[in-house]
Amino acid sequence: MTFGSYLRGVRELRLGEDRSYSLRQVALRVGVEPAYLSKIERDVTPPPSESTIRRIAEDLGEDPDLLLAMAGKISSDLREIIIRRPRLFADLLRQLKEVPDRSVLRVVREIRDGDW
Amino acid sequence: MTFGSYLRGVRELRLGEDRSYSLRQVALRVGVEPAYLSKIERDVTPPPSESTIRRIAEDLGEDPDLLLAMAGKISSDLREIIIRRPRLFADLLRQLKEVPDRSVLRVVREIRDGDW
DNA sequence: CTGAGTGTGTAGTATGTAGTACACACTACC
DNA sequence: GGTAGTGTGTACTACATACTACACACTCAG
Repeated sequence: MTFGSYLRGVRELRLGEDRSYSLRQVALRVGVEPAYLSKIERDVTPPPSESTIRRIAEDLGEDPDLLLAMAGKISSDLREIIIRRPRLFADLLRQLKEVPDRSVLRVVREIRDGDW
Repeated sequence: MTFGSYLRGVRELRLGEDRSYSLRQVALRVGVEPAYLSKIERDVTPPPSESTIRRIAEDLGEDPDLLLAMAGKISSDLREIIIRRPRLFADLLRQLKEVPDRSVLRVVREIRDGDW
């Protein structure tokens, strides 16, 4: 599933229940040219910038991190977190690379609830 | 401390003990034009690409992740790790944003030693 | 049958990225 | 006092990113 086709799918789903999710109207709200959004949805053009992706995500009620990931991008706030302590988070992420979701989630919960 | 000035500092340190760490010779080994490396070290030009940064790091015996971070970049392997499970790692990183190093390190150790 | 709304094709632009190529001035050796 | 090696200024290039602008063809409601 590419970025564009996923976007198109979601938008058409919304369009099924709400006429205001036409390509043109979404483009208008998001603040890009309809032709551009059209090309994005058909994967004719590479995904747009982070800020445009965020505006699209908001309009369609989608998760920005997920959409950014599909676009091969990483949220700039995450980038900053890593860049501030690169050795620490580089090790952490490489360590967690193959660790199953449930185990990572346990870590997340422990940190949230625990006495760190 | 900027990327360029840090680089210059490290190289001049090496140069103190080893004549082969002149700008020109490093540039030659790394595979870029001396004029380009000069501009990089004086922060006249933005930091080079990830692969060039890696080659510089290797030549100077520096940590690539650190140098990449100074350049405002994230190692592509880390990017991939996040992009494969964006929701999971986005949550984790934001959760760990303010957590002190020692606590994060404890997590790293637990994962490495533990029964995940 | 028209006109409002739909998606799309083509062309063009501005800015950023990632460098090369060559010439210049300086220093230090022998 | 040439020449080997040093760092740097200027100019230029190729490609990617992130779009705009406009025209076109189609559909469907009144």
